[in-house]
Amino acid sequence: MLSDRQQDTYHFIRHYIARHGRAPLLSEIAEGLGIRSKGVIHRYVQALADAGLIALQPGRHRGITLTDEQAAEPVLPLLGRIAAGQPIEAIPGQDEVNLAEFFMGPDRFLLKVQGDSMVEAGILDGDMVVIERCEQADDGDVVVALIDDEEATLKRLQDNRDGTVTLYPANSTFSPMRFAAERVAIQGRVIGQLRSYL
Amino acid sequence: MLSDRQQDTYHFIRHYIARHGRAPLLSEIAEGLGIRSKGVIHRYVQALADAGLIALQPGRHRGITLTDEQAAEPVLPLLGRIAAGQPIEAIPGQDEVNLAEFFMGPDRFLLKVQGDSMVEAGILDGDMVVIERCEQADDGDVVVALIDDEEATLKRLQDNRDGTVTLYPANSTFSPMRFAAERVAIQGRVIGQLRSYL
DNA sequence: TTTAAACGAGAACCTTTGGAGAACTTTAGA
DNA sequence: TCTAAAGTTCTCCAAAGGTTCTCGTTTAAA
Repeated sequence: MLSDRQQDTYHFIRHYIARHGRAPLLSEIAEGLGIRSKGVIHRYVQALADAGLIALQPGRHRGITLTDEQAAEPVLPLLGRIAAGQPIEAIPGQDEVNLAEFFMGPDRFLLKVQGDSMVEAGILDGDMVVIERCEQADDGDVVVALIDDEEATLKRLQDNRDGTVTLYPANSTFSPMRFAAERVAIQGRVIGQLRSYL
Repeated sequence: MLSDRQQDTYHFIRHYIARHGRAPLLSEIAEGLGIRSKGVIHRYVQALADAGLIALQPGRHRGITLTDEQAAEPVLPLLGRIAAGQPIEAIPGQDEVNLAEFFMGPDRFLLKVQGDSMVEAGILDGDMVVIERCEQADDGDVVVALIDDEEATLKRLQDNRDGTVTLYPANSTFSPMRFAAERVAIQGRVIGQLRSYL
């Protein structure tokens, strides 16, 4: 059975790890609880370890680990397909999506999109796009292109096979732009996209 | 468990590789962390290799490679903002996105969208939307609504405050639909969205 | 009133962490 | 091939953090 301050300590540690991705220092716990003495904190932490709630790596800085730490797999259930006018229909053979498998991979990174040049392709201002680094891309791919080594832009690529490429925006108020191929350096292509509505 | 500076080193390496497509030099890491001694960096890099986070090709210049263990942590580097006509601009204070934090949460699930009724809101046929289960939603939220307990649909909600609600599609070829409030059961609201271009 | 448990302060001690820099070996590029 | 640049290994040091104490105060129950 934990005393009040032991519980406070435990909660503080859990919150800290959730927030920072690493364990707190004893002095940080002390500050968080409004205590001046790290020796006191050590006593509480030791009690938590004795109770089996945490594990300690003696001597180590930030050497606290949570024991009930279930490897939180980034998996969301996939309930099915939604189409206007029909009930939600299950998708046979697929009932969950692993976000890591969905998006992670070597040489990938995110960019936050600013502007409306790709709205008609469903890429809105503020969206994040997942880019996979590459120097080549196929016709029709959406790519990050560097023009004259100074301007970066997100456009749909078309190779005209005459030494020029055309970058198509997906917005009818903007015009496609045609460049000599050597002026355009492809930095990667869009392989995914995410948006938050919060 | 990594020490603070080991973590800094790891993040710097990941970020560098994402940005430059090749591993950094020890001296570049040193400069990035504000350290003068490359011997110190070597010690940190060795610790990361021992922890299995990176692999080293001894002696080689830029001989650091990331291990696939990164797939366990669904974190992608966020390089910055891309706006047509401007170089990629770093976003101060944010240099990576944790997909789990971004999307995971209690009572959330995915639906695969079929149809074009929300294209003008950037929700395309085939996209996945992250739904958070709830019975109430605010005006303007995109919700999963169940009509007469049989039809499911994804629409933007408006409460008319007269006992009826209107469900707005985001597609000018479709019409808004007005229902008695009791015919419409909200099942959840869209809080995120993902798309794969592969 | 006595007693024990919970709480807190702080000192002394030792280990870990973080950093500088020299000397060396290896790699890569002209 | 030759050399500058990069990686490796080492010693030394300082600062910060964890550990272990002693001591005092408060609170509640016996």
